[in-house]
Amino acid sequence: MATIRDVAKKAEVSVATVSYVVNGTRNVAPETEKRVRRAMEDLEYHPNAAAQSLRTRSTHVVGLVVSDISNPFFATLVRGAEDCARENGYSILICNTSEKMEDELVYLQLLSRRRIDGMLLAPTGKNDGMIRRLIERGMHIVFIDRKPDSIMASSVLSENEEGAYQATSHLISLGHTRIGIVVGLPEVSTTTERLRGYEHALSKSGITLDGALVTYGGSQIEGAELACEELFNLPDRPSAVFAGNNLMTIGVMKQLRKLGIRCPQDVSVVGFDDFEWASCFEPTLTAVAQDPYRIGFAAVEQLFKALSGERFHMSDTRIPTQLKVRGSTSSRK
Amino acid sequence: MATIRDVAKKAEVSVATVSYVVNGTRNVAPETEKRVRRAMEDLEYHPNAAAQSLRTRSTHVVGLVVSDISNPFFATLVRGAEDCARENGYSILICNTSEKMEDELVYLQLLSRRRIDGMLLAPTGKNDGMIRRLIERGMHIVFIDRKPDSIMASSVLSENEEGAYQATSHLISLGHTRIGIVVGLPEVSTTTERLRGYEHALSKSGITLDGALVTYGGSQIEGAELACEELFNLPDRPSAVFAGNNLMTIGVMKQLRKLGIRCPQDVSVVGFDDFEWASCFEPTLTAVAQDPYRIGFAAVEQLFKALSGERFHMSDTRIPTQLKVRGSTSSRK
DNA sequence: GCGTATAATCTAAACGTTTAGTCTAAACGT
DNA sequence: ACGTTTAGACTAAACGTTTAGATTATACGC
Repeated sequence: MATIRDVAKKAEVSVATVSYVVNGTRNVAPETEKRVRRAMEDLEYHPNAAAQSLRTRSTHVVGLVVSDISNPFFATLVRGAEDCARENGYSILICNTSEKMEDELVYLQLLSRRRIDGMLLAPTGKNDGMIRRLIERGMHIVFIDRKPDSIMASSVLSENEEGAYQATSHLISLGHTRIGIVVGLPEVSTTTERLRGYEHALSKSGITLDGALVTYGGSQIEGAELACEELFNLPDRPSAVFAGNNLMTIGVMKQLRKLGIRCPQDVSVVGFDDFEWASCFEPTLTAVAQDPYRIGFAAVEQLFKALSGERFHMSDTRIPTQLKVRGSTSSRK
Repeated sequence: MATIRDVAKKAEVSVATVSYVVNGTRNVAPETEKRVRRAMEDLEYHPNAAAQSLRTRSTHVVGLVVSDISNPFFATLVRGAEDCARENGYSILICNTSEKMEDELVYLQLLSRRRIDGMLLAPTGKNDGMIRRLIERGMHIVFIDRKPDSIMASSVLSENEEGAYQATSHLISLGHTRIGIVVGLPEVSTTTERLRGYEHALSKSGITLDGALVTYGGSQIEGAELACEELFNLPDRPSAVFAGNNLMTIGVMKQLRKLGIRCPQDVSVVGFDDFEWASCFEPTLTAVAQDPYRIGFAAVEQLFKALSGERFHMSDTRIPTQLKVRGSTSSRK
C-alpha cells in the first residue's frame, strides 16, 4: 500500500509538501498541487490513519458503549450518533456491555488504548470509579439514556419522569387506580426517574402507592414476563400496567396472552418507548414515544462541543417524550 | 498519558522489556516482570493502539458496512458480529450507507485509511469496481445479507430462495393463487433470490406468474405502503401478500389497515424476517424467520479464518430460515 | 577451568505521518 | 540598487510502539 513517501517520490516533491496538500495546511503552488494530486490518484494513496493519529494525538473515533445494540432503542440511537459523527468526519466504535460491569470495564480500558477522542456511554452504574478517573485523565464522556448520579458530566437523556407521569396520568384519567408498573434495573437512572414520574402521578391524584404493584423486570422480555405474572398473582389485581421499556412491554404482552387476559378489555397497557408497528397491530399500543435518534445525534453534538474546547461546556440535555394514545388503554370497567 | 517509556523508566528496564511483558513475546525474569507490571498499574498504562498498529500493521478493527443499523435485522446482525469480534480481541467500526452508492464509496475509502484488518459488507451493488480493487489490494471482505454476483468472495447469507419458496408454498397450500409480493431493490441479491423462491413455488403448483403481482417497495415502510396500494388497486386483487423484508411487512400492514382490509379474513400476509413481538399482537404474524445474529457471528468467524491465512479459504455460508406459521395467514375463502 | 549453550536484557531502527524551523528565489518598497 | 518581505518548498525531529540483533551474565558439559 502506497505511503506518503511514494507519492512524494512520484510527484518529485518532499513528503512535507504532500502532507500540505493532503491537509491544506500550507500554501502550495497550483502547479505542484496538481502533480501531487495526480500522484495520489495514480497510487491510490490513502493516508495511514494510525500514523496520523500517532502524530496528531487524535483518532477521529468516538466510542459508543451501550448495553445491547440489538435493542431497537439503542440501534436507532446509534444511527443518530453515527449520522452526526460522520457529518463531522468521525467514526463510531461500538461496544456492548450486556449490562455487565466487567464487560463495561474491559471496554473502557480498550477505548483508552484506542485513544478515542471521546465517548458516549450508557453506564451500567457499577464502574463509577473507573469512569471518574477517565474523566480526570481528560477523556470526554457524554452519558446517554441514563447517567450515574455521582458523576458530573454532560448527558443527553429522555424526559423520563415527565413521560412516566403522563403515561400514569393517562391511565388514571381513564379511571384506573390499581396500576402496576414493571421497571428495569434498580441501579439505573431511567428506572428511578420513571418510577418517580409514576409515583408523582399517583400521589397527585391521591392514590396511595402500593409497593406490591411495583415490580422489576430487569429490562428484558423474560424478566418482564415474570414480573407481570407476579402482578396478576396478586389477590387484588391491577387493572392497568405500565411497562418501563420496549422489551418489557413485549414481555408484559406475552404474559397477558399466556394468562388469557385481554388487552384492553381486561387490562390497559401503556409502554415506555414506541414502536414502528404499534399503529398497525392489535392492540395498537399506547406508548410514551422517545426519540432515540435525536438522543444519539445530540449526544455527539454535545461531545464535539466539549472537544472543541469550549471551556467546561457541560450540559444536561433532555429530549422530550410524547404520549401516543392508542388502543391498548381503555376506561376501567 | 503514560507511555511505554515512562513505564520502562519507573521499572528501571528498557522499553523492549516492557513490550515483552505486555505482549508475552519473550522470556522475562519473574522478578522483572513483577516490577514492570507494578509500574504499569501505578501509571495506569494503556498501550497506544495507534502506535501498535503503525508498527505491526494490524489494527484489530473490523469495519461493518450496512445500509441502516437502526433496522432491527442489521442491529441484531451487528450484535452477533460484535460478540464474535470481541471474543477475539477485535473491535467493530460501523458504517451506514443508507443504501447510497456515494456513501458506500466514501466509507470504503475511509476504512482503507483506517487500515482495518477486514470488513463485513452488505453491498448496495453499485460499487463493484472499487470493491474488486480493494480485494485485489489485499482487503479481506465477507459479504453479509447480500452479495454482488460479479465478485468472488466469502459470504454469509440467509437461505433466501428456500425461505421465500416455503412462504409462498404455505400460501398456496392454503388455497391462495393470486399472491402479491412486495420486494426490495431490484439490484440487490436478496430481492432476486426471494423473488426466485416465489416464482419457483408458483410454477411448481402450476400457477402462472402475473407480473402485476410483483411490486417493488424499496425495502422501506413507505415504499411498501405504495406497493401494497398498487396491489389492491388491481382489478383482480390478490388474496395474499408476501412482504420481502421486515420494514416492508410493516408497510403492508399499515396500508391494509388504511384500506380497511382485514388480515387474515380478507387477505393473508406472510413476512420475510421475524419479530420478537410477532406472537403477541394481532394478527400474530406468519413469517420466515432469519437468524441475523448468527449471520453476523458467522461472518466474523469467516473473516478470521481468512485473516489467519488459510490459503484462499473462501466459502459461501447459508444460514437456514424457518417458516413460523401464525395467525396472519388463513385459507382462502 | 574452558569453550559453549542459554537466559535475560538492551540498543536502535523501523512503521507513516505532521509540523516547526530553514532555505531559496522572486517580488517589492523606497 | 539594496534590504525586506513573501511564497513555495525542504529538512529533520518527533509521535509510541515492536523486534531483529547485539550484549552480557550464568549455567553446563566434560
